[in-house]
Amino acid sequence: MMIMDWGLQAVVIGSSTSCSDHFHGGNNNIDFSPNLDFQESDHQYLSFSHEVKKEFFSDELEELYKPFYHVDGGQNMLMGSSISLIPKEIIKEEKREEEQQVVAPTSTYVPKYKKRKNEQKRVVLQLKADDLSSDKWAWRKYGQKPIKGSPYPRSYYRCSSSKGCLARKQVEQSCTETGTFIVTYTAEHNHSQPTRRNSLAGTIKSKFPNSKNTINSHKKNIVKDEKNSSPHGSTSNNLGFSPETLMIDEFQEIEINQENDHEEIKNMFEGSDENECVSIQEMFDGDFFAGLEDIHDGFSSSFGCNNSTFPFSF
DNA sequence: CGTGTTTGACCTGCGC
DNA sequence: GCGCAGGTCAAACACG
Repeated sequence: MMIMDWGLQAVVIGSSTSCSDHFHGGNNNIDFSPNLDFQESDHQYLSFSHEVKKEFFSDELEELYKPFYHVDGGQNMLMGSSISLIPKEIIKEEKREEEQQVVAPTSTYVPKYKKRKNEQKRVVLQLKADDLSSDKWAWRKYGQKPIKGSPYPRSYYRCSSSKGCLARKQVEQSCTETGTFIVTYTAEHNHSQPTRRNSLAGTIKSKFPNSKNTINSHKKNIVKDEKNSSPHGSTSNNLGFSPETLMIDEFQEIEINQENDHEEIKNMFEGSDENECVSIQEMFDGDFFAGLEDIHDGFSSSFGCNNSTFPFSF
């Protein structure tokens, strides 16, 4: 993605309807009801009538985002919702990565370690913690690393649905926007989307502060992070618990690295199996989130809360 | 037993 | 060449 020489970069994020409040300060005068249809993406584009366009969007950026735009009755949206800003430091980092982004060489050689991330096709999304939702892919966490310059660690996930699947996901909390997470998808799934998630054995419960193991392990993280993070840094909460491990997958930002990234996004939502395809509209009509109720119920029952608020603080 | 997280060690790419 | 930072591995352990 072309990075403009702005002080700020516009990021369009999509989420549930509550996100509209972030942008409009509660004045919901824009219809954010998701109505994205990739089938028509080539013919639809965003035409911001809003002031934001003037300030943060250039024609080039708009052009790049075209595949994800949808115009609904004169209202504009990208993946369905609000707009947030990323400060200069992050822009600089991303710019450096993007400048180095190259087309992966085709070779039959399979290295033990994957190519550096900036050599891979990536899709970066931004999500908010208070928008509880998820994609239907099953992810297994395989690593967590403190990131220099960020008080929050980055979690690494791989697809657990298929052993040979190279799909990866990185989740890190935004150091500039509390409650916002940066999710980076790398590689593609080589299988159809699972009809349901795998067993939750050893997952949700152990992550929460009530778990003895969690407390002990995160005490280690606190010490570790204090050593590795910048001086101004702090852990994600008072237990060093990183909420991104909850695997909240609300697609809120898209960074276009290659021309066919919209296809990848499409696949993420629809799965590679045509029989399991679901339109974005269908997802938000209700069926898509039906499978998430179990997760939500788990949270509610474990912490005695009936709303979607997580039992952690930011 | 299968699936998941945690976490220290290890590997690799990149900047100097 | 060296050191750093990011990404991955794999053993240990937890949970259903």
